[in-house]
Amino acid sequence: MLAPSAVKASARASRLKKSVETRFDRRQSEILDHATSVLCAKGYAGASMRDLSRATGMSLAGLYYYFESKERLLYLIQKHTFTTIVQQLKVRLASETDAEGRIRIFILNHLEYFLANQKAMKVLSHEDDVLENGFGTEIAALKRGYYRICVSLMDELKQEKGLEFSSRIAVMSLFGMMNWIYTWYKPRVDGGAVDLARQMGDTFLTGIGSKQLRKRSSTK
Amino acid sequence: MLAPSAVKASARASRLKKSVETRFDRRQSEILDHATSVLCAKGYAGASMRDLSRATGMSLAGLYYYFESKERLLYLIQKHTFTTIVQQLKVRLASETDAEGRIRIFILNHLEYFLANQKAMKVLSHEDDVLENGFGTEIAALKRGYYRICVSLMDELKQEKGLEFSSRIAVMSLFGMMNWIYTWYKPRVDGGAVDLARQMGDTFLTGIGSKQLRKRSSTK
DNA sequence: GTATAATTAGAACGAACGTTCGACCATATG
DNA sequence: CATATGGTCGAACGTTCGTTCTAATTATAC
Repeated sequence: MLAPSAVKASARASRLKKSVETRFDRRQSEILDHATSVLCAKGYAGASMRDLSRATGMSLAGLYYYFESKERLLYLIQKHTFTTIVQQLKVRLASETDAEGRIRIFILNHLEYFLANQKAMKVLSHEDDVLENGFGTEIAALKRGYYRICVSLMDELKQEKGLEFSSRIAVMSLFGMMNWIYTWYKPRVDGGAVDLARQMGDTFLTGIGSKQLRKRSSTK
Repeated sequence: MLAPSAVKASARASRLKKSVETRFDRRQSEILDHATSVLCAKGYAGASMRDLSRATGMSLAGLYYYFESKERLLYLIQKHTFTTIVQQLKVRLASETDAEGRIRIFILNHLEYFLANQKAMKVLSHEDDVLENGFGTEIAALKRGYYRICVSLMDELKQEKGLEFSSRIAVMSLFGMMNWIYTWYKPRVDGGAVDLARQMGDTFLTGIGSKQLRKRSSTK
């Protein structure tokens, strides 16, 4: 009878009948998709559960069958988005060893995912610090992991090319460049992810690359 | 008896007794300062008038003596912030003719103001599209004007150095770099505006500067 | 086909929202 | 001192908020 999502989740995990993707999961994903649009448009605090209810076509009470709270709904969106982008990045990074090439892969992966999932990425970027306690720290950890990957790529580059600059500020600048996109990007005007990634990659890497530690020392 | 801020404003404007800065203006500014902190911390939609009342030490009803609505309060913060930064920029730009120098001034001005008024600038950046109709279009116009200044600086640079790149994307990338600061900046760790401006200026200008239209053509 | 569980919806909860009203202080001018 | 005006407040308005209860409906298994 009463089966909120927490109870539900463990029940499904222990049973695992025929398909891993249960009806529950499918419906939940659909709802999350619609919810993402609304949260993107109105912001987390500005969007009401009634707004989400309306957008998904599900009753207000029905939503609480799938999500135990509004906060958990945002958490699920953010977690899924972060997990997916990191996972996709790791696959792509595995096939490249050159430091500059790896940073270009990072940029391309970020921008491609960003443009392909603009609404979710805006919700991720814009509602960065609204989750509290447990939810908040978990998402913050995912974010830190993602940032750390980028920092280590930057360190690789510095070592490989004998450069000297603050990895932290470089990474933050790069993320700023890329994440700010959600405030201005227009598909018709600004081209696709590949072009954008090349342009931002050129600008960033050439700029960063000029900070030689000492004159000419290509290999260690 | 009944004297909401709209009526008040015109009354003060027509009288202009001894000091231009009336008690009303002073108190209103104080409230706006406190309100900025709250809006920065909780977001526009997430902050209630009761939160602002608590932070300013003024009663809920008292707030409405100074601001006819919550929306207008945000509008006043954004308008003041934008106006001030643009005005300060114009003064500084007047004393420099070199294209690269002017862009460096733009960056420095933006970052200095940003770091000196972090909360207001976060409210400006983060609550970019929450104002509607009249309020919204006026702030949007101020923003467009500010952006256009930067675009024209970029065009100057392109012409002066014979470069070829998209001014729009360059400007947006630069703003992303700078505005993203509010998500990561820690005074103790990341230094002051001058250092940051030099670092970002170097990165950006060197990166952008590599996009020669053709080899060597310094002047028109 | 009936029992059992998964899914949905209507109606309501108390709390908090933005805003308003009318009555109070404070201050300064006559 | 009287009186007008600028400033402030407590209390309440009607609405909407996130959430929950209970009952009805639908899918699944025997």
